[in-house]
Amino acid sequence: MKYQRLRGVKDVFSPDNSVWESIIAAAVSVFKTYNYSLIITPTIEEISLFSRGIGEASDIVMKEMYDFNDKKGRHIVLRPEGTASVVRAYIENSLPEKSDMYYIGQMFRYERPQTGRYREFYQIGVESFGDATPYKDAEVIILASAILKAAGIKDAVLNINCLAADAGYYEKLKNFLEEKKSGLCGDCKNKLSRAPIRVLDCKNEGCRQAVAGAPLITEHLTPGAGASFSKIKSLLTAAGISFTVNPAMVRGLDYYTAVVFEFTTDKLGPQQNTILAGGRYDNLVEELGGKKTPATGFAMGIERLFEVLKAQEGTITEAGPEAFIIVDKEFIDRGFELVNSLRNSGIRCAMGYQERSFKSQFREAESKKAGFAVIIGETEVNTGKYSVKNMADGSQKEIEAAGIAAYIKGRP
RNA sequence: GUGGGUGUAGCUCAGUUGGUUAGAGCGCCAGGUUGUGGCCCUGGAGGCCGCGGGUUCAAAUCCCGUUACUCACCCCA
Repeated sequence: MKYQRLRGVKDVFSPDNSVWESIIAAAVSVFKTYNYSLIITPTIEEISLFSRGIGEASDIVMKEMYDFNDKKGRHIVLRPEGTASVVRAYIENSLPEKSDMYYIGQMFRYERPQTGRYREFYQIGVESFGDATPYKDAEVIILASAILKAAGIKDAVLNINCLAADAGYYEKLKNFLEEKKSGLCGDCKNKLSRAPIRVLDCKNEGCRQAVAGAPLITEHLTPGAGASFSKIKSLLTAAGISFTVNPAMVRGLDYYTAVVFEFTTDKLGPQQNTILAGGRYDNLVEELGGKKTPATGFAMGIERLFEVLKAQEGTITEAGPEAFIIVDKEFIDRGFELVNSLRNSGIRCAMGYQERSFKSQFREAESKKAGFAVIIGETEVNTGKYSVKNMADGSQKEIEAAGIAAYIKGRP
């Protein structure tokens, strides 16, 4: 008990690892069919990339970054999210103006850990550059939905909103809220200047009443954004994707400029229910030093998908090897030879190399959930045929070494 | 960052008003006439009772601190 994990981080191993593998495999397979390509960026970046990109005033930048000075005194941060890094890489490497990319990797935020919330967590994300059409927004949302489906997530709910309000909207909203200020909770009074839309989303009963009748952003979109938002909605509907427009939804990252969306679930408790979120950010590339480029994307949290899948499916069991080799202590070399040849034939198999009793080896085969046990003892060596035992029904058959792989494959 | 709950064996947990060598179930290992798993039986290994301090003749038990986990707030994936 000497060393312990650091706060808010985790180890992932059997049987949970198989769920992680399947989530990643599902996502990668969907990315291939949508023709998005992998981009790998560093885990560390200059701190200003995020303070500029995400917004100086955001919680992530103000209090949640893992930052440190390196040996040369550079101010470094462990990335709290993926988008700014990908944008940096897009600009720095002069990638094709139109680029569709995905990434998988860990992010770091110094927060109080909670269900579905870690200090180091994994995101799968996509960023699409160079396409300002509503078709691309719809494509990205459909892609997100396809991954959730492929990963086996049921009952995810899609909320969308558009943040491209006309010039007067925020002023109008602030004025409205100022008048109701006395009825708002403390938190909302603070939010008023920084993120007035958030006040619309407060769960506090007093705030809800005070906020009734407030001007809605969806009724104050710029003409272009309004048309685009309508088109996105009709494209989603045509694609068979159901959604709810939620005019109170805001994201915590300041770079979103138009459509934003969130997939949520009721499987993670009341608060950490967002499993995937994203939106359009048409100014970020320029803000980070590139030329003005439209872009849209999203990120999903692997831990949260994992929790949802676990809640849906209950106990997780990892598949065992197809074969487990059991040997008399005289014949460990023969067992080693067999396990290698079965592996060369594509059979998933294992054996223990210690000198142990048959009973003990059978127990191991049992606990590893092996499909078959292949026994190599004196009798087998004398006859030239090994015993292959079906662990499920107990039946046993003698087969020459060369035929074992085919026999096992023939009976899955 | 704020507030609540909890830390005893690998896991899930007991542990009486403070009182001798701290327990159970599961798991693990080994046996049950030396070639066969699951069920059953027997035995075994494995705990500075989260850490530090205090009260006491005596602390897993009471008090303080600290740390980790956990739930909620905030925020987010």
